[in-house]
Amino acid sequence: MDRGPLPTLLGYAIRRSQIAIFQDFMRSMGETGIRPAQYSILTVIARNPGLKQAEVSDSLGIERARLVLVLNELEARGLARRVLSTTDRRSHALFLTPEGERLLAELDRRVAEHEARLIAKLGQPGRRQLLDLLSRLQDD
Amino acid sequence: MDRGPLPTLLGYAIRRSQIAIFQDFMRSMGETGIRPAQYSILTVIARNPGLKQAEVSDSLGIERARLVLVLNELEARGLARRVLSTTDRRSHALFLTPEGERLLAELDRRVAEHEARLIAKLGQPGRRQLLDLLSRLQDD
DNA sequence: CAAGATTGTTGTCGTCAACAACTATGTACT
DNA sequence: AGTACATAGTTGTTGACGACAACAATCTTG
Repeated sequence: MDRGPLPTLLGYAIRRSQIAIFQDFMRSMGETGIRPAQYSILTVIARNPGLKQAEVSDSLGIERARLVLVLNELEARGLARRVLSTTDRRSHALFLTPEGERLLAELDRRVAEHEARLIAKLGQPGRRQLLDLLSRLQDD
Repeated sequence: MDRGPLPTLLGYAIRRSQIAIFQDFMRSMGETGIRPAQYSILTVIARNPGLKQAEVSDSLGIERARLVLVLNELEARGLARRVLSTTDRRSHALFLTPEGERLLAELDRRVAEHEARLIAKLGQPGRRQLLDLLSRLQDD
């Protein structure tokens, strides 16, 4: 089967790798049902408590409008909460609940296993190289 | 802003790179409005005329059900056509129309420019290395 | 011929990016 | 003070996509 130039196109290779990684990620998260975007949001809130939604959006490259929905879910699951900011009444300060903190610790363990599986396919040097190359492709 | 482990997670880095590449791809395709999946389908049909839909699905990792819709579009735009197979009356043999061939030639030029922009960020050796590393992550 | 597999199709569900529009609030300027 | 503009969050829409289930028509195999 002749795929022509496809296998040497970076976009094509990245898309296929991304799908494979996503599937392994979801398997790793198992019954938690946490998706990549949710995990990244929990992480950044945990490390920067009190963040505004717009700051999370910027930081992770997630649309403000999209973030609203994900935060609704996280709040409904009792993992994060929005607190009205006293200094700027337009904005919400974001925090994890104790349960959010506990779950995130568990997620970190699962993500570490997931990452270890990927590193096993690349080797440590390969992994570092891959991260470096990918960073050059991003918008910055 | 502390992103914790996110910047060193391969899935996270790949996702962000993929978004950046996708946007450049779409800009490159301009008024043709051809998306990556459509381009890959046109390519594989052009190189393997008479292919069945299931073969295209397998080859590109696109769901059979998804391919039906994309092919409907490509047929509606007069770029590809389904011909009833005489040997297996369940299946369709796929071909590009002359206009599909013509457009694909144009698309190939645009994709080459797109790819050149990416290579400029990586260098030729970096590009080869990246393709090699990515291939190790795929399901095979 | 009967049982099972394959092909294309339809439909549903959930995730996601991109945009537009809107309210409430804050900021800057005159 | 008042006007204009910017920002934060929200709602809603659109379109692309992956995953899955079900189905009819058709092949294949025993």
